[in-house]
Amino acid sequence: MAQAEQTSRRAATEARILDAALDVFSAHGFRGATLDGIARAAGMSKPNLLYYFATKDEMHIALIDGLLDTWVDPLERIDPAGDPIEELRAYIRRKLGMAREYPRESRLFANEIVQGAPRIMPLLSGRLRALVRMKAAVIRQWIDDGRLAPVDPAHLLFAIWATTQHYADFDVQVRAVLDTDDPARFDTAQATLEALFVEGLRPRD
Amino acid sequence: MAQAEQTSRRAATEARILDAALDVFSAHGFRGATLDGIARAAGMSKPNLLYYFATKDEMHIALIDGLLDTWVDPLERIDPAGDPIEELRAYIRRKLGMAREYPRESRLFANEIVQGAPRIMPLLSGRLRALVRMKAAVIRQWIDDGRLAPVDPAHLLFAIWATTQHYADFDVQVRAVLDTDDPARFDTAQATLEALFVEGLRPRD
DNA sequence: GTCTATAAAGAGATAGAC
DNA sequence: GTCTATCTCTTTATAGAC
Repeated sequence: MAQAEQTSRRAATEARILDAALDVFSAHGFRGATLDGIARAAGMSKPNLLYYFATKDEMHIALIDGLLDTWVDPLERIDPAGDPIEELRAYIRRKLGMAREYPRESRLFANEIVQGAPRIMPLLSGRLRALVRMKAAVIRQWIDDGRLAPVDPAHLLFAIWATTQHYADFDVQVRAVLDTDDPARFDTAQATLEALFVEGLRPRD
Repeated sequence: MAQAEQTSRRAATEARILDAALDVFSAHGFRGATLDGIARAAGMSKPNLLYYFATKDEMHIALIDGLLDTWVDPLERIDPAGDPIEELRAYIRRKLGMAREYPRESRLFANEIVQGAPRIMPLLSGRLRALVRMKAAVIRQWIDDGRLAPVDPAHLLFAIWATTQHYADFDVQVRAVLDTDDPARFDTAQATLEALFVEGLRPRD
């Protein structure tokens, strides 16, 4: 009993810290984040924080590692056996859903990448690159079969990433520009993006 | 003579500092940037830097202010009297050209906005918002005239911003994912985006 | 496991010589 | 205008009591 309870207690505290760390890292970037800020958000002292994660780097790594699977999941779920247009429409929906439900996670990655991805470059040129190659082959096959307009598969994926993540990463700009702090902005975004991509990808002739 | 020469000498030094500051701010964000780093990049001592710009904030403000006009210019040039599809195609080209020619400037703004735009919020909810409203009205008129597929004008602009700026802001990811460090990636991007948007925006029925 | 106190390094800004 | 030296505050991390 003692062993399991201690383990789960530790896991709970670690989860509380990582949630606080996500708040702070996503809002200020790695360097802009401070242990003071994370400690405050987690409701504990700074040395206690460092009892669980020895360094600021270690905390950031734990956070990224814990999010990887969730982050690439929408792309992995594109089904080669499905209808091309519907598969891509569903992918856009999933990605926009991620931007809506997990904006902090999106901004965490955005901060990293904009600043040259010093801590996640291995992920980008490893797992992500391999996954893109795989899905690009699927899309290329769809095009060859005449079921999709001819576009560059990788750049199509970039366009979907950019347009959907925009609503998380640049949320403050979206809200500043729109008339009101439009609570329906994600629904309008979804309708707009689906229309653009679906019509843009429909096979010609 | 003395007066003018001193003025131009000062202007040249200021320009050299701002170029170094753009390097460092765009690569690390405001908080991640250090005066040491900027001084090194500018080839001068830290106190000398502060002789020209009294504070780090002042340097950042001078940089942003100097870039504003350039930054909104592509949107301003959308012509209500032009052909809708061609105007938007040209806008995409101009924006992608900016991402290609001025990636540091794009990342400077991206860093700001991802982190909540603490220093440029007035710009977003002022000048940018007003400009978007104006151009959104133009696009809405085009749609009402049946010259463009019905999409939300503001979100269409977001989609163009997102897809084009992606090639500057997430350049490290684009290069990591593509097969080679593809020097033609901007050309492929342009072809892909033009195809997507032009087909996606062609009036239906 | 959690805290207070503190060491050690980093970074913005100033003093003052040249 | 430019520099070296330095002040001061912030921030990462450690020491050691409870």
